[in-house]
Amino acid sequence: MSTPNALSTARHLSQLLLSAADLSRDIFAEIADEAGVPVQTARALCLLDSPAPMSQLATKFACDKSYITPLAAQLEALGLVTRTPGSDRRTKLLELTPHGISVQTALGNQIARRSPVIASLSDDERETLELLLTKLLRNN
Amino acid sequence: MSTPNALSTARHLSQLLLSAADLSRDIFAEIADEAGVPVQTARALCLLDSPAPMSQLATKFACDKSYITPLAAQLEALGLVTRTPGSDRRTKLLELTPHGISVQTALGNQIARRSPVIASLSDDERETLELLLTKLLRNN
DNA sequence: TATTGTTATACTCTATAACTATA
DNA sequence: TATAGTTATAGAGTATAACAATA
Repeated sequence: MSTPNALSTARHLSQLLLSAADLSRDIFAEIADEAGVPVQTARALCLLDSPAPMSQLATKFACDKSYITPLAAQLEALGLVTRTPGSDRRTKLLELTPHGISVQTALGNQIARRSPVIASLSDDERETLELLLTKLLRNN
Repeated sequence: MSTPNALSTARHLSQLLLSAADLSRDIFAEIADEAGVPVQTARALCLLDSPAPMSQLATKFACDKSYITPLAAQLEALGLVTRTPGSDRRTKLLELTPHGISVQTALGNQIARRSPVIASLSDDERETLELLLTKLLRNN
């Protein structure tokens, strides 16, 4: 591919990629908002594999442990999880409350229905997209 | 698509989308860094259609005009643009210096070579990806 | 000594509001 | 009155470093 053409292709396709990621994030934010849960807290709730120590959430979130502390506090303040010491008493176990379970389920249902990858593409198209994105990500 | 399956598909594919967008951003940041230009400043430099008033850059950047002021100051401080009053004296025209032109060109060349959409996909694959992302974005 | 979680602090990206100078 | 750019300030998301309790 010649350079000027490659540049405009790179721009256009990269922009589409960023827009699609933004749309995905926006829809999630909308769903979280409707559920009355701050976005990052909703994200944590969706990732939580109850019961689990906070460190596991940091791993899934791919963030520093210091970021989990306020998120867990928020989850607790909303009555979505309890924070109890584990058998290794350095850890704290996050465990969904009944309310937490129902909100987690409700979020899951909305995502399954409204996520743009679900709402706008057929099974075949999803499969093709997965292949292409995987390839894109493979070389680094 | 059944709900539990749709949920895990949505998660997986959304995650791939976010990762691909992140990779695209990371490569750009790497290229900007190698050029010795702060990322957002490099982004502005790439978008600048010299000479143009600052408001045009705000439009291309899709950001508020207040964000452009420090970006333009940075571009000027690095000797990449000059800021001169336009014929409408409320405006300031950003114009690339010779150094600005050469850095802009160098960035363009690197992007054309290393952007993941260029480096990892064939022409056909790019075309398919463009189709899928466009479809994904169309319904909102 | 290494690990879990906490706290304080700071950095990046970006917006809002109020302002100045033109138009 | 409306527009271009500036300034001050604030908020979201996240990290680093130092620390306490426990292993």
